[in-house]
Amino acid sequence: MKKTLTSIEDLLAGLNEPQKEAVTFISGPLLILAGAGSGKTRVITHRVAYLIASGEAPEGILGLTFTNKAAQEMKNRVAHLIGYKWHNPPFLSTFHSFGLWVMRRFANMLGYTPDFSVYDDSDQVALVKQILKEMGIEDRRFSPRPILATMSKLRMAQGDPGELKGEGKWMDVVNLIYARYREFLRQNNAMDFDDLILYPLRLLEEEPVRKFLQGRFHHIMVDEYQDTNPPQYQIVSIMARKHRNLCVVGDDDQSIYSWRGADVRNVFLFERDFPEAKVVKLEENYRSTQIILDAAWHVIRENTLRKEKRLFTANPQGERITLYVATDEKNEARYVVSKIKEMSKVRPLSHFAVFYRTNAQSRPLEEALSKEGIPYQVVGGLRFYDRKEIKDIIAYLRLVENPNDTLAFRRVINTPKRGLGERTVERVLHFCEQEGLPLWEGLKRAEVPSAQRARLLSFVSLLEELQAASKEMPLSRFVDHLMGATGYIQALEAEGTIEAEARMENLRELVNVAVEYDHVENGLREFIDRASLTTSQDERKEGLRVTLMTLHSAKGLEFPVVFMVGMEEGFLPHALSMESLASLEEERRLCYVGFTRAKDLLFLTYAKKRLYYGSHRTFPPSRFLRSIPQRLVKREGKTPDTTPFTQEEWRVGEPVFHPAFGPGRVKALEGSGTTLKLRVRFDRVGEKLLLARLARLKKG
DNA sequence: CCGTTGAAACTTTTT
DNA sequence: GTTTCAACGG
Repeated sequence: MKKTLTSIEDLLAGLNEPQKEAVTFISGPLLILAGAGSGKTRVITHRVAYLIASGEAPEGILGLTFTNKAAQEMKNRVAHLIGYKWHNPPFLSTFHSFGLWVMRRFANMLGYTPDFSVYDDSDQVALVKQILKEMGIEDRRFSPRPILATMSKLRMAQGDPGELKGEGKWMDVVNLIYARYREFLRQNNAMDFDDLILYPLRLLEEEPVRKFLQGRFHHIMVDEYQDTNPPQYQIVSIMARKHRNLCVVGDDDQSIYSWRGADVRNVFLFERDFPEAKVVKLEENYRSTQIILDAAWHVIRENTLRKEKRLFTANPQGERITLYVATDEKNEARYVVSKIKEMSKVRPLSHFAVFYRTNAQSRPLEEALSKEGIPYQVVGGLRFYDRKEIKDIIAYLRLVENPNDTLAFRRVINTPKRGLGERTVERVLHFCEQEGLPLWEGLKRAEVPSAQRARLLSFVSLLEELQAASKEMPLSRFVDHLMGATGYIQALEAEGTIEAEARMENLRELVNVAVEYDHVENGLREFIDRASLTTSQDERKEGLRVTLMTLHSAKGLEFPVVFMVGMEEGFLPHALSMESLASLEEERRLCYVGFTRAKDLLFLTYAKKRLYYGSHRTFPPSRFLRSIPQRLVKREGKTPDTTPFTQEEWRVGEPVFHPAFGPGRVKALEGSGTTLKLRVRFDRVGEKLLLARLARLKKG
């Protein structure tokens, strides 16, 4: 094993000083404040490799990332660094996958069986809809998504109480739904995403589980720490209590998930719980040009709720940022596409990304791209596993695995059509409820008309046959068999439409994925779990195509050329985020995240009018544009544009403060083009000529 | 029980 | 402009 390891010197070569510090500080708590593009992933992967090279057992290392894809990439990079295939790899995953792993092992301690189902987002919506119907609530104010959002938020914030605390009639109803929701999950041996965080946390209070986890993981690392929520923090902090080797990496300027319960104050919690923690700041940016970094800084500096810091780079100044004012959303899309087309002569398509605030904004871009025949991928649209046909087959699999899953049962009982409608389903489930019987028995014994009874019985024998088959053949063959045995494929074939053809193609793809689990222990379960926990982020493919995605999805990525469209009030910042300072500042961070994804070129666009809810409406240019100094921007296009950029960010006579030179006053502005120099007279050291971007000056 | 039809609601961001 | 859902007739 030793000779295949990369030497420690090799691991540290090419890292700057703070990076080296972060990589080599492996004993004790560590907080890494990593600015955008400061080589964070590099530090994390090198740190894992360094730990292993220093003799730590790989399986004792836990790394928690934001997406499965990020985890996978880390695995690959670490393996590459170490140049060694281990059979006890480090545990690199998302919080939810980790929580699932814990729960599969200890489910029985909370009254679940290990074959429990995991309800993903669309399952949750379906369930709440069903509960609303059950309870006879028709009031439009009670729609599933806001209810789920409230339940999740309060539950996370209040430490998983039996009843949610909150004021008002709305909350009372939410609590009624909440009670039924939780009861339903239990009865169905199912957990939702929040359970995968909160249940492991609860189990960590139990001695055996805590001992097991603390004993297993000697080193814990958390990526994107600014986007973790309090229970997530609790989990890692309890696990790390024994060895105290907890390393968290984050950037408060990139915190964009507070609406999901993420709390930047976790940084303070960390400092409170681990007062001996070492703090390393990574402030050198290796990604972007100076101009992009300058613009980004001018946008983010206006936030009041942040720690002042400024990234620096040795990269070239680069091109100015391009602003294009479009007549409408179609014109905007055409502009973006024409630019991509032009630049694609000298760059591969994989260099281009287009960011927007809301998913709905992708449409005009998609249309323009297809019109020009440019390949693209939309990240964050409909997941593969959310397609109807895939969900149907997965529901069958889930029912085979967990016969108590009535949500899955409802989905498949009449797909394809078997003459078993709403009425019959209700009778069966009601019967089960009254007699306290498992679904299985209810199907056989419920009182229904004789025609339905025969159909129910044949459905039961179908399931029984499937259960037997699942144990006899490799997973991919079983999935294939299931699609035929249930009549699903035949029904699709009978349709004979192009759409049905596409669905069948997707199902073939599903079988291909199943092949990966053919010789895996508990392959069926792993396969189903993957369907629940895979996100559209994870489905990002490498290849020669343009990438389209929301700003949220863009976090953690980088592209040589970035377009940010829809730079309008109401979109960025979003209309629903303009109420409070806190949410407005989050929108600003979103803008900052977008800018700092760009390596070479950044294009900003907005439209004079935009199709919205079916009619054209006009929105003013985004206030964030105003924060960018004029000199960093180049305008393109014929449309008259009155975007009010900042003329100069520094005014003559303005008082400033420099960390080294102390207080002073701007005497003159010098420099030409995009380079701005400040002549400043300092009280203590006299006159200095400073590059504005490197001055690290504070106003006031 | 099933498919069609027309109106009404609908868009923030996602593990 | 698109998706969802209730109502109705076969």
